[in-house]
Amino acid sequence: MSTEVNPIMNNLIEKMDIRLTYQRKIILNTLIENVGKHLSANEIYTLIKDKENIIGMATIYRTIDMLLKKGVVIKHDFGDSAAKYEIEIENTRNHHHLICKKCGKVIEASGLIKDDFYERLLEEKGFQCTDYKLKIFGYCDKCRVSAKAN
Amino acid sequence: MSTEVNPIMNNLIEKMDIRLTYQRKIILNTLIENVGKHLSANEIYTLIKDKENIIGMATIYRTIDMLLKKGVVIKHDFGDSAAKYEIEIENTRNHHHLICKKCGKVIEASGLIKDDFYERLLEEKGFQCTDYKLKIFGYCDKCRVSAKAN
DNA sequence: TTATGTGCAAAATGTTTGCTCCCCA
DNA sequence: TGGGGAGCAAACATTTTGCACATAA
Repeated sequence: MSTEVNPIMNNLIEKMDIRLTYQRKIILNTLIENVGKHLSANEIYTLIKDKENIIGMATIYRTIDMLLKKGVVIKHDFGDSAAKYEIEIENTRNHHHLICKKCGKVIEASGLIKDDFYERLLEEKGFQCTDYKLKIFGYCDKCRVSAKAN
Repeated sequence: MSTEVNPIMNNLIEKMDIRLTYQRKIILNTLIENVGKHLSANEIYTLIKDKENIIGMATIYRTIDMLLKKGVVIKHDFGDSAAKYEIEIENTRNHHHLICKKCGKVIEASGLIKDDFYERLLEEKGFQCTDYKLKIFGYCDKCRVSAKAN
């Protein structure tokens, strides 16, 4: 049942030190069940509604906002209007995204950034990096053959 | 005067093969005068209005859309609601952005990606990269001292 | 001349906010 | 039981669209 407090969630909640409401449990569970996926606020809303639980859209935005500030959720902006959210457990962190300009598919990748880049940023720019996002645009395997930007 | 067709613009227009209207000239000129800056549609609108030329917001969006498809303009999504646009002359291409989570400042950087990454993507993933964006979040020099994510 | 571009206003979309009532701690 | 949280609807901001008119080629 969707409000069961599993170990992963327990862990998160402890870390965050927040008031645990029915709605937050459902939202967290939905995000956990979809680790690695990129969900829009509306997709989260629909997933929850499909389990016969209805919660307000505003609650979703407010909860996600809080989760973002707690660093539990990551926000993505791919080209398509609505922002996408993804829970960050262990190291879904700092992965990269290959975005196909033809079919829109998003593929994961990693290890493309120079290893010393945290240090270099701090030394050269005085910038303390906490997090980064690398989005790579181009054509996926399937689309490559027929592809030509319009 | 803002609709003068300078060499840079001439070059762009030839490349694009489009119908050259008064509005497109102004928009292109505004973008050229602001190379390296990140302008929202509304900022472009205001800049043009300030020169005593009024053109429709819809025209700005439609023109930018076209310029995006022609590869003349880049679109950025930093955290703040409105998308930002920037003309791409020579190599404003593939630079990186350091985004301060405290004051919102955007600093440019480059050279943080492994040199062979185009080749690796193609070999390992069958993905043909045409373009990429690296956004790095953290704290700038000034904000670093007092910074602590809230 | 005529296909294409423009302006305007209206609509669509995504997100935020005010306020009242509710419920976790 | 008190203060933070939820729901609802309205507000907001940004972007898109339909249609009549204007204009570059």
